[in-house]
Amino acid sequence: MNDTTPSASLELLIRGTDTVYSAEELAQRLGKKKPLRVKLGMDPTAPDLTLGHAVVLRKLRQFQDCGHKAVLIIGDYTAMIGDPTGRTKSRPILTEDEVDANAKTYLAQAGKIIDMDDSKLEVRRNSEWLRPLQLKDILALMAQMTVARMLERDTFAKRQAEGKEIHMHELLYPLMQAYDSVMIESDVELGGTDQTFNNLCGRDLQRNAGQPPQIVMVMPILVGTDGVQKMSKSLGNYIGIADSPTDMFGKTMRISDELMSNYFGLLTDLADDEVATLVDVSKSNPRESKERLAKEIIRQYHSAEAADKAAEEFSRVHGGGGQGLPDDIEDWQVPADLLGDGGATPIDILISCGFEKTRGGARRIVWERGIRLNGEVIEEATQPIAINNGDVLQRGKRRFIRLVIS
RNA sequence: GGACGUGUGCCCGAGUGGCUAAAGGGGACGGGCUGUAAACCCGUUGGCGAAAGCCUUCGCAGGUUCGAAUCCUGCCGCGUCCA
Repeated sequence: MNDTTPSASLELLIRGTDTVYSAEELAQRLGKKKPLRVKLGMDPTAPDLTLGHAVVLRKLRQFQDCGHKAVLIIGDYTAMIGDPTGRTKSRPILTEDEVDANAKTYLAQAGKIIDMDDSKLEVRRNSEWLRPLQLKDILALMAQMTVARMLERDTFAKRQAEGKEIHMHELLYPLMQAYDSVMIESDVELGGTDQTFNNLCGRDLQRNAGQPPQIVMVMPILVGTDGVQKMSKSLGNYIGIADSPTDMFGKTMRISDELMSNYFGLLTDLADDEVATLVDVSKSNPRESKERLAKEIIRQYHSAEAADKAAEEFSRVHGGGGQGLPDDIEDWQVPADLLGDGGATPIDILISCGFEKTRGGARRIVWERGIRLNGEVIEEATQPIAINNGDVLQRGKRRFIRLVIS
């Protein structure tokens, strides 16, 4: 355990948060010099974590570094309901197998950020206590909340206003999550701002259960690479914690300039004044700042070397007109029966290698001059072309594949 | 349970009998410009086909009609109000 004073850690721990309910309570509880139990719940609804999750996980790590205990809740049971937060439709219900598989990769990926040592981390699955609940237990839970309070929640209110459906089981979600807090006796719960309501429910249930209510700390939501919506895998606007350095670099370079300070602040340890300089156009070159950002991110999930390498590769492939090739190009074994006397038609090749799903799409992309073979634009979709072992096929600006003929 | 609405392509949304593979917008994809940013410009965006053209699509199933996303019947989903 670090010997940081409570007030020093208070300042550190509050930094970057959106809101703390409440900072006074946090200060008070830190003052007891007893390691706090810091809860973070994650629903294993998709197999990969994104930098959006990283924002909260980084905060959790800070708590660990200050000597507190992280309690990671794998919401394997709640995932079967699906958090209605931010959803305009109900989520599909996941099977237990899917949840299990996702939980596994989640944990592995979270390990890149948080300290996985047993003394610093407790991992629990909420099926442990949610599964055995009887109807009478559930009713007792429900009795602690009113319909009005539940419906005033932004996501439900919004759906109501839009005439979208709300299923009854979704109303139970906040209660289940709150019940987790009771069961693990959390001192602090972390989450994104969109989890505020859910997390605050935990305080109510804990109070009713005679426990001191947890302090709720919510982090800002990380905007996705599209610059509009919350970063999420399902929206496709994400940078994954498990992404390769190349992907991380490319995706980071593609975010808009406006997003930079947000990303710097939530995803890196750079000091505020340094960030201020980096995002100030009069003091820094935006492209270079973004490169810095990309490197800082990659350094955390891979290594400094990988970050440098990715930067070098990026400028080689995309800089100055974009002539170079990426370091790692996936091999594609050309099926023998694809090759006729004069080679194969671009359409067949594009379908076979997976660049296009339909023949019409393949025809189209060639017409749009989006396909190159060894850097040369392919003009005709239906004329067979000669291909050789080692040729590089390119779709658009960033999809490459190496043809292997054996 | 009843009344009234509503269901269109990835999303939103026009469209009330032929000129509709279906306006428009968004998104996505490709190209141009650039810093793989933003903004902007051009193109593409159901399937098969070299093309002509053919096939499939407007909740589902039937029906009317030379012809239906558009009319009729039944069913299903959703919503609002009533109970």
